[in-house]
Amino acid sequence: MVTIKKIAQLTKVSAATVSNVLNGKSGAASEAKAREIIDVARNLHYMPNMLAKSLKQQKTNTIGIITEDLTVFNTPEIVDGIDACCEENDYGIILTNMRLFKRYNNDFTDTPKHHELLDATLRSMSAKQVEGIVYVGYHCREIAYLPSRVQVPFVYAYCYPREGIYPSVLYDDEKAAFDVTELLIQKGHRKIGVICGPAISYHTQARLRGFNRAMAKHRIRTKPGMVVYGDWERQSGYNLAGSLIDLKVSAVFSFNDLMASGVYERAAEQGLQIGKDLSLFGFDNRDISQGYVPALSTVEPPLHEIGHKCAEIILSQIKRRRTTKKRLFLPCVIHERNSVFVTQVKSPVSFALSK
Amino acid sequence: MVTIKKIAQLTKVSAATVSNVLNGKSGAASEAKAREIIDVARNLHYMPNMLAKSLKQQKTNTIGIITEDLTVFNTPEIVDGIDACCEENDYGIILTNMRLFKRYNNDFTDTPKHHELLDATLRSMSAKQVEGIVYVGYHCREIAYLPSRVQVPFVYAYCYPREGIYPSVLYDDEKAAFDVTELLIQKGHRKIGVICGPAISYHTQARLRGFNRAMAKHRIRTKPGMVVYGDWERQSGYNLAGSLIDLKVSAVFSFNDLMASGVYERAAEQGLQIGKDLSLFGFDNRDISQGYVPALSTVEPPLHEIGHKCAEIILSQIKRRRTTKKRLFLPCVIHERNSVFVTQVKSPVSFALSK
DNA sequence: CTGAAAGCGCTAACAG
DNA sequence: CTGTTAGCGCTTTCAG
Repeated sequence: MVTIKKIAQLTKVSAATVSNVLNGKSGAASEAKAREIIDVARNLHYMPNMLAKSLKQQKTNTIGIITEDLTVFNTPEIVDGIDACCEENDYGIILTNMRLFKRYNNDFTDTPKHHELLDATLRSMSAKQVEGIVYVGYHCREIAYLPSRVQVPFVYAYCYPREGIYPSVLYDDEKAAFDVTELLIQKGHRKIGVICGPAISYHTQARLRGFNRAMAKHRIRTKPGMVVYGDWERQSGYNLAGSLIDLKVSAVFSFNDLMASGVYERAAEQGLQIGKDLSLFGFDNRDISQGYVPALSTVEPPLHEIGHKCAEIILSQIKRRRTTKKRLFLPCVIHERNSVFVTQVKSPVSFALSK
Repeated sequence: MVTIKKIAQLTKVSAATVSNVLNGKSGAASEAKAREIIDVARNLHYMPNMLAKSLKQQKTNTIGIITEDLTVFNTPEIVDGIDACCEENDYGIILTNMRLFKRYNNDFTDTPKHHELLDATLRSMSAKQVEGIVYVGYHCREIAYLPSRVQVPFVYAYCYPREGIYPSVLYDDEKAAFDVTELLIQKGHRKIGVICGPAISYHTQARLRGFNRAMAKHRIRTKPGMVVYGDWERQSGYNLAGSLIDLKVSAVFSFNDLMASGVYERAAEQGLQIGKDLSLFGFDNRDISQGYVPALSTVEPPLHEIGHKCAEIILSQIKRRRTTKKRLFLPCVIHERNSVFVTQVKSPVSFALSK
């Protein structure tokens, strides 16, 4: 390994001078000496040792990312956003993937084991002197346990702690659902079925609020049975679509794309064409969504932006510009595709009212 | 920040003794002193500074991961595999995502820009004293440029350099295609259409070899036009399916799931039911594949295993157990689902021969 | 303009 | 059993 010292020997100057020259301190050496030093360094492929530099400067230019599970579909894009922002600011990343899914078979909700794992990860990251930490959830929910004593900026992506502790960046489920619902209403739909996730889910609750708000705004009543609860899986979409179809809904808003895929199947079986006899909206913008026939309309969560924003928050806290503890809600993008059609407005009066 | 020194002061011993005790060196201090030191350390939440430790020991227990693009579907699972192996061996990870897709709009093939980017990344990782590097490609191909002077173990995941330079871990495209083809043959299919990716693609070539080998083994001839070339995108699957259907194939082997989704659409339009009138096989096991109706049969590449294996190779090279430069091919998993049906064997003789 | 000295936090060798 | 010393590679006064 070629060090600053060796270069100092070869150029017959002190290590300090080499350091100064290599760091571009003007006037650290005579023009000629500086040139010589730089040349020798280049020829020997000198490479500063960041460990030493960081140790001395008490600054690592590194932040930590803790992912609950990197293999869950939304996580990589969030990490990508964090990474992008870090790169822009000349920061590096240390990654730890807790692999919660694989480890606990998705059967974990704030278990002690999880807490322990998190604490160990946090300790290890502190030891590596990260200047901040982003915690990336695999689905949006309140995280009950708090990291014990982190002394660096900490921010949650795609999940959140109880109010006022640490900042978090989420997306606006409610507004997205409101907008989708209103879009369906504007297309003439009145009998809109909703396939939610589990009732306890944050996503379910927020989206349902948005749905109800839109329906209320347009003075449309939902009949009993038109809002049903699945488990996010395809099969439940298939099962629940049956009852909605029986109720003669003209549109279905499925709270994720996976369950929407079940609706396609059920509709086909019952002789209904999506995009012609039945409008369908999903959520997530999974890569499945464009492949269906007809293409599934859906909502794209701003994952990259969430990551980017988290990194921005961390970096600005590091620079002590200011510190926030707020929850931030980023807007989703709605993709209208061929699974949605315009239907006759049954009651022009109510439609007029809604305008 | 509480350091070893502070603890030494408080317990009235030397820093060395604290270090020894905290590192479990037996007999470093009297029972009582040791206990006291440990207690004080715990109470003050002492946390060793890994920078200092690594600097001293000339060992970071860290490897670097360079991803071409973390948001491409196969990459996270590979990273997950690397991470898993590292965790087992008490190693940490520094991640750099080159974001090739977003940066160059997928219009890059070993451009100088890419090379520069890689070199910068490599330098930065060396500076951080990583002990090894895994380079994760976003699709399998030969990487033309080589990292200039890496002095740590280096291994390619899901792509490879020219023979004999660095080791790489891939999956066995050829065998997978062979197995799929043979499976279709065993189901009675004789007229099998193939939708390849671009002809220059490594995947296309390897899978085609497997297909041809299986067909040859069973003495089945492919008619002209039954092997066609798409561009991996859905639309090309749709387009090409038309000509294959015209040729009255009873099965289609699409070299990825995305193009297979186009086949679903085309088949439906032409009144053919997948899994009943037309067998269909994809490749990749994308999450789309289970959602189609009927579910798409497909090939699952061993992504997690690729990552894990890469890390194993790196770590064993670090421990100097041995060094390899070979390409390693891991087996895929074939998922047979309802998109495949048994058809009448037109010529029992040739089938008997094939047994 | 240049360099000596000190020290970041930790460990390892060796002396008492 | 315990402490002293030296030093990992780098930066940063500060004195010449």
